[in-house]
Amino acid sequence: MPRRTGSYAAGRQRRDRIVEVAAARFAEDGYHRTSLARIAADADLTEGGLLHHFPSKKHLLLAVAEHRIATTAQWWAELDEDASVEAVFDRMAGTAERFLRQPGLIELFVLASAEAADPSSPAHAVFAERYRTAVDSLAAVFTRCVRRGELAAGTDCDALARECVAVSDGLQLQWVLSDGRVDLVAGVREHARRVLR
Amino acid sequence: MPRRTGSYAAGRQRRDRIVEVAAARFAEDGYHRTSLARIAADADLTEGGLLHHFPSKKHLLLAVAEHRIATTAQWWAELDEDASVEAVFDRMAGTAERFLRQPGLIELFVLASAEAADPSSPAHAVFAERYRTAVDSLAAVFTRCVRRGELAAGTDCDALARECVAVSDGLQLQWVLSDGRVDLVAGVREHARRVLR
DNA sequence: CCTGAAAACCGAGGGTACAAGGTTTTCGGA
DNA sequence: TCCGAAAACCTTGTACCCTCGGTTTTCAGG
Repeated sequence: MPRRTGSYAAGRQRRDRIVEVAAARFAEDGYHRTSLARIAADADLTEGGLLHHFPSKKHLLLAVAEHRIATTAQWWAELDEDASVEAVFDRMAGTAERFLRQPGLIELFVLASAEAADPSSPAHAVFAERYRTAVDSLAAVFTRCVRRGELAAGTDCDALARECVAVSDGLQLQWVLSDGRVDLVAGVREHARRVLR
Repeated sequence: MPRRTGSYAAGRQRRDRIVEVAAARFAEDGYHRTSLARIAADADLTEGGLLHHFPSKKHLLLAVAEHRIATTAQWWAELDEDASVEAVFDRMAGTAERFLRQPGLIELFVLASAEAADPSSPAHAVFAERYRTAVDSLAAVFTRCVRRGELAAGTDCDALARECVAVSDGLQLQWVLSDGRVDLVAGVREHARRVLR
């Protein structure tokens, strides 16, 4: 009988270690100024060995970004199915606050998103899927809010959901470009206030 | 007498040519899949010669991006000082439409913005300045609209301006990630409608 | 029309991301 | 326990970005 495919314990452990040190280095020195050799050294293996687990530097960036995506998704999953609009927008502002607690990751995420723009990038499919589900589930929440009369009847919930995501992403970009001077949380809150009028 | 500094006619001509062929190649094959050697060949000079005019590939990306920024800025400058809110938001939708006429440049611009996130990037200062002036001038337009009663009194015009820019950038990101499926213009229009209520 | 300083350009070399192939280690099944 | 297939890992080689000289060309001032 041929052995079924699957990774080994040592491999999984190593991969976690690599993502950990890569995230730290990326956030500290920046993506482009961090060499694979350095990350490999930090994780106690060769450049070639590193590339066995992550076929390219972009794959590694994607892995780090996915970590943040997963954490954020989990934080949103805690939200009640029938939460009020206020609660939803509160969570949006809360998400922004959480981002600000790891400032280095914001720049990293902006870069990862942009790299994902290239259709041939390994990140493209992942990000496309992530955005689709995020917008869809947020739209579903808004739809329930409309039914309960918390949002005006006739609201285009899909468009609103996309707009909220766009505001979050766009403000994060402005945040990094302004060296952190733009108030991310206030911007999100202001947008929520506008929607709720 | 020492000669005053300044570029030569041949140099300016060559630089324009380089930006031209680089923009075409970047939009066609993508930034990362385009080599400096290829661009140099297209512009009839060596890789080393190319790097004399643009010290790094990022500088070249920045130059291409600046070309779009300048074109957009000029298009906005045509707008009347005391244009109505409707006219302003029309111009926003129009800007999105213009972007869609050069789809390859959208992906390129998303990437350039992300690269500018790195404070040590040559693009950082340029983009920071550009965003600052764009937001400021848009906020000034909104302020006049408030005075004329076209926008509700007490509107935070700075925040609104930043939000509009964020929506535009965020939707462009979603556009590339969705392979052009997200309707950029409709999204901008929907946001405008929401603001005007 | 010279002159010379700066701009324009070239060529060699280094560092990094990555591809290809070979070697060692893991670990389920006999 | 031992076998062997797959995972884990390393070594070598390549393409590309970019640095650093040196060389050629431009073009204002005398």
